[in-house]
Amino acid sequence: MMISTRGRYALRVMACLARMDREKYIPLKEITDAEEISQKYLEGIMGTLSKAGLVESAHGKGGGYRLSRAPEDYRIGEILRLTEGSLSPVSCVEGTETPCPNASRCSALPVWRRLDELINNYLDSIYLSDLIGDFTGDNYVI
Amino acid sequence: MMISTRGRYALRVMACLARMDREKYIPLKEITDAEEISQKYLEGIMGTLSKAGLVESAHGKGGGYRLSRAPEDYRIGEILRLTEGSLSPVSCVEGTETPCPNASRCSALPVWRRLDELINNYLDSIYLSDLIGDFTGDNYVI
DNA sequence: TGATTGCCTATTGACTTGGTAGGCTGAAGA
DNA sequence: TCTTCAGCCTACCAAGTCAATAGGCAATCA
Repeated sequence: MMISTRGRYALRVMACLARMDREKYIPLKEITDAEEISQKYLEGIMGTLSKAGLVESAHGKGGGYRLSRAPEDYRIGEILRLTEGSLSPVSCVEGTETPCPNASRCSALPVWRRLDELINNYLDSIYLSDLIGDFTGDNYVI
Repeated sequence: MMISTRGRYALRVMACLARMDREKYIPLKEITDAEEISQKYLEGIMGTLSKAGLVESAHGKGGGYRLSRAPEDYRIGEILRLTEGSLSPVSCVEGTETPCPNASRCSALPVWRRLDELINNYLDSIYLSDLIGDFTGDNYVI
């Protein structure tokens, strides 16, 4: 498995924010109540989204989170790569990793690279707005 | 990450066997010496491959493993699914799992399903024989 | 009978995952 | 100014997975 609850929770929150008033800051409690996600756990994920600028946050009373762009402007690949760390199917093609010493004579490497491309291109072809079309309100889960 | 060393080791062994005399049984020790893989660890993986009929084994002196089909007849998706258990990118689309109670109102499910298809179709389009074309002898690693 | 080789079960240490706990900081409003 | 709300930060925890190891049994051949 490649995409854990971390990435899926991120997607849920982003979709949830996309369906709400995008001017207002939405407190996390409101989201976790509706989505039945652990608030404390989600706080960590929101930190990642916030630091990367995918959401804007406001401290204190009346604070919370809101999207920083329109839902059409988020590729879900971007959200997932950020929160999962990587979407690479094998460690060999993870950008962060020190390159495998056998890379030059590995006949499987092209296979992994192509698979990596396939996955990322596909997830980059889907936008946050694509996930909120058919569902509204609490009739919605990821 | 979706494909661990377990699946990659399996691929290496299969490719190794494909490059050797396919009539003879090759003892595991010979393979692990050449490929620098832990013999004991590989034994467990071979058990999986053997039980599923992907390789034939012979006990005792002069025993070992050999492919049960031609290298052109193994899809690498088959080898990886078997040894990894599943190639599903998310648990939601794992066949074994009890279906998610929210499946009917999950707008992301079609995305996961399509991604799952993409991955499996791609890996099923590549054959074991494709991995042994350009490399011979010890000039070969996966 | 002894050497070889596959097979089976259990155990280990490192790491990841999902979640919890507690406290600090910053902002709005009474 | 004080309280309350809400984000943020660090640490911790239990369960599970991964890669590997250990030891011994069973089958086969010379």
